[in-house]
Amino acid sequence: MTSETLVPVFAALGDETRWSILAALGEGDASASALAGRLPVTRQAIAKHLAVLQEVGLVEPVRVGREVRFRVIGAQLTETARGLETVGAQWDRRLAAIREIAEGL
Amino acid sequence: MTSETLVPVFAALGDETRWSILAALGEGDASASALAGRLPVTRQAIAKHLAVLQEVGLVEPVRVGREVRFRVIGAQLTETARGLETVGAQWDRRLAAIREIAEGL
DNA sequence: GATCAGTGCAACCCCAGAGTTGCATGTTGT
DNA sequence: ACAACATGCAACTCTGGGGTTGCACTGATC
Repeated sequence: MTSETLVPVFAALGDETRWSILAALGEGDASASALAGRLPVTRQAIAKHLAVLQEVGLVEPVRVGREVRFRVIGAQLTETARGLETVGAQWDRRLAAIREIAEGL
Repeated sequence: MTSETLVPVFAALGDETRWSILAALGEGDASASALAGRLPVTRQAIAKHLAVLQEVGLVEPVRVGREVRFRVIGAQLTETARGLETVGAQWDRRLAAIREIAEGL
């Protein structure tokens, strides 16, 4: 997972409301209307957030009769974590090398 | 690292300019003015971003004479990755349990 | 001590996006 | 067919934040 793919995911994860939506979905799949009953925001606001989350692959729509339930894709979270860890490790190595050179001066 | 601590870090990481700043700092510590020479934004804009990054512990100021160089804290990245992975794993387990029950119906 | 580079602060512009209301469009059940 | 519920779409408000310009301040350097 490249760094460009990562940024929108972080942008999506950088919102409290979306975290509460993800947390609510963590208790089981739910529709936008169902979530609107539990959270202090409108159904339409939730629908927008779900669209954002779906866009970055953190959530997946599942049609159940006339309603659209959403399901958390946990794998995307762990994959994002892997990508972040990789970037961090690279920077750590590079910076360690730089400082080693700097000490040698 | 709790989920509330995590959200501001993601918000900080959810901006392209901040990533380019972090990438530039990955080549070695630098001041806001120095970064302004490499990036297509003003020094003041960079200063704001550095303040945000410092706020969430991704970067650390180091006074060198009359200038203030900033240094990437790679550990914060890996720690954030750990936290994210933990949350993902918890959701995976919980959702797996829920679906197991659902299949039993 | 005069100059110059680096930083800090404040006011301002502008737009993305979080949230709302309102209405139209399905889709299910009776 | 009709009522009820769920979703989708559009327009609107408004705040936050990314970016800018301008100026004041501080610390080196000659």
